[in-house]
Amino acid sequence: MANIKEIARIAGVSVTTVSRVLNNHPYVKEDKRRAVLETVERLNYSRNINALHLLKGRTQIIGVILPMINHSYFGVMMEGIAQEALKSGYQLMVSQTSYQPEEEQRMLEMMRNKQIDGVIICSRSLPLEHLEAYNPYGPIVLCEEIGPRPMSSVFLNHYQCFQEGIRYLWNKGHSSIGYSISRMEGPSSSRRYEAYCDMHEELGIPVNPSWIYDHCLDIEDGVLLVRRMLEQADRPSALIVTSGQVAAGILLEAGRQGLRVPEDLALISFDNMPISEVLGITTMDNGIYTMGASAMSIADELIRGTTSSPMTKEIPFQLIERSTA
Amino acid sequence: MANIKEIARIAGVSVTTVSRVLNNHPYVKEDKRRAVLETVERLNYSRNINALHLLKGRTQIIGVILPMINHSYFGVMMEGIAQEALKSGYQLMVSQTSYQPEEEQRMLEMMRNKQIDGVIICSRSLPLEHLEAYNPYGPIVLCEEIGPRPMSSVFLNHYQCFQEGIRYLWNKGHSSIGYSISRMEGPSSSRRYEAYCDMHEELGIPVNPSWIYDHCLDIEDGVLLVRRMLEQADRPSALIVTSGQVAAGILLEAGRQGLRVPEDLALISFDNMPISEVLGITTMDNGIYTMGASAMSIADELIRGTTSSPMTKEIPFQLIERSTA
DNA sequence: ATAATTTATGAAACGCATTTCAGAGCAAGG
DNA sequence: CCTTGCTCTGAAATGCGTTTCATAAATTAT
Repeated sequence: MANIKEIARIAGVSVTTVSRVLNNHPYVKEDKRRAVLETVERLNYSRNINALHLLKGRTQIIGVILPMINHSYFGVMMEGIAQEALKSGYQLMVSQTSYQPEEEQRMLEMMRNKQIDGVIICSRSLPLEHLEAYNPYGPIVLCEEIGPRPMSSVFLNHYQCFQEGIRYLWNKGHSSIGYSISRMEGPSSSRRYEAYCDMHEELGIPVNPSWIYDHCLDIEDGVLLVRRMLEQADRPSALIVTSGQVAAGILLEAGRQGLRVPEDLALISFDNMPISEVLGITTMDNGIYTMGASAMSIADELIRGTTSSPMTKEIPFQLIERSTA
Repeated sequence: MANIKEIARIAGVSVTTVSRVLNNHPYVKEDKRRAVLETVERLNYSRNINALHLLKGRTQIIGVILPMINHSYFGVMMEGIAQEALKSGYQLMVSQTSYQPEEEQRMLEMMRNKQIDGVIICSRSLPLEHLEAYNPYGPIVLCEEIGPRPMSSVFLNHYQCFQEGIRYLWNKGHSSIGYSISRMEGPSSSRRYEAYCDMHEELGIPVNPSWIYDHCLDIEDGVLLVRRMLEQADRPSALIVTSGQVAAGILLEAGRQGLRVPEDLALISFDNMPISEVLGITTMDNGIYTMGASAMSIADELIRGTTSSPMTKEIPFQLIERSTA
């Protein structure tokens, strides 16, 4: 209710002095300082942060664009972002876009409007050129490999990651290898497909498109994958799957259907979630949490102006051998 | 870069006129309107929303307090909140508190600071009295039953819900019934315990505290629950579990350990997630999504001033019979 | 033709806190 | 004693868009 002017009036000082007290500036006589503090207390004053935002042109808010909040992949990433945001004193504004370009755009406009200081894009549907247009208004950090574009990005080398996964399965004696994708990782799924094809060529085994299972996001999708697979005459003997959740679903349904893992079906999952550990799922740890945290910390650096040019960070991956492959 | 003053200068009109054009007010001659629009376009003008926030004292932002983002329970709730926020034109500011009171407090302070128009508390650790102190600054909507306190809430009748679950299992012939809790639903877990005890008394069966499994949030916890349970000499024949995720974990591990469901272990899960459907898990649909959506819509109503007194909404639940109990 | 509206436009106030600038008072250094 | 340098304080400018109020011009009603 009360504003700084009223505090000044009642405490018998100028607004400048009040401001100084509130911001711990030096050069305020002890008695005035006390008078101000007391009035602030008495009137239960709280500063209107919007005035500050207007004045500074900054808000200490980062916008996060993601298609769906309730999904382990983005959940973990978000967790990383949130943790880092907390550390560096930012608030997060999330926009669940469902891949609607207008929603993504809206968040970018918020940056132009100075409502947020930067944007982290976990997954998008707007074209990169379009995003670039917003470069002047604040840092945009993408969670994907974007090549030589003037935006920052944190990414995983999906190609290599996949390559290594396939090689591992091959070395274990598998030559019919399938994989699941979630589709959401749009740009990266093509990189995976490349890796899949290239490796198959290198190893001299034919590619089988019906072993690529789309729309696999969660446990239930793993369950459904197994059911789909069992209807196929020709089945893969090993799978690389999108997430620990999907792997758990597969494991569950495989058990019900009498498929032994890894004997009848080998599995590598693509993130290192607690489930994977508990269930002993062989995993390619792709550090999504780190990815989120890095994205946030890059955004922070760019906003604070420590660095001005776009930054790029590759997140390392690591195969964790357990017992499903 | 450019502000409304500059637009006015260049277009040769007053700032008032520019504002009118921008807000589609009537009474602006067509030629001036065009001049303004053209200048806006040419200078790539975008209005500074912070000025508006300051002026209006409102931001169209709702703060969401939740302990962890990456958890199906809160994920679903958040999804409901987000969906409704989208509809009614709010942005969401999320704070992942990890149950740290300071973090919860920080968000409340943001409301006092006029940075957010209201707060939705999915789960909290601050005491209710403490929250009440923030009542004057905007609506606080809690996702739990709070009794006759002057705050809004959306809640589930955990007592009845649990009661019904136990009765169902009893009718199926079970007299050794256990349950899992996530602990996070702090206030509600005591209601459940009451229901558990009361029902046991009513049915004349003894309560067994070692059949209450704590810290069950996700698949892995379901897996671990089964392992814990198998170490017990005296085991429950039926379980009511916190979520579809946990149920899936139990199902998975039960299968591995040779426990048949529902013959050796009956299961009722406590939310109706896709997994539950795919896996045929008997479920008490507790409408968490609806809970989130309702919380948001109540917040909206209170902010818009449609209603001024606190609102309360009980979310209905419904038992969905499938094949695990 | 005169009164009553409606249309059109701009100046100024408002919301609020920070910061720059200028000036006054006082102590230390030469 | 005078200068230099702090310490302390407040007026005014700043950031920016909306809205109220006043005024003028153009219509419509009587």
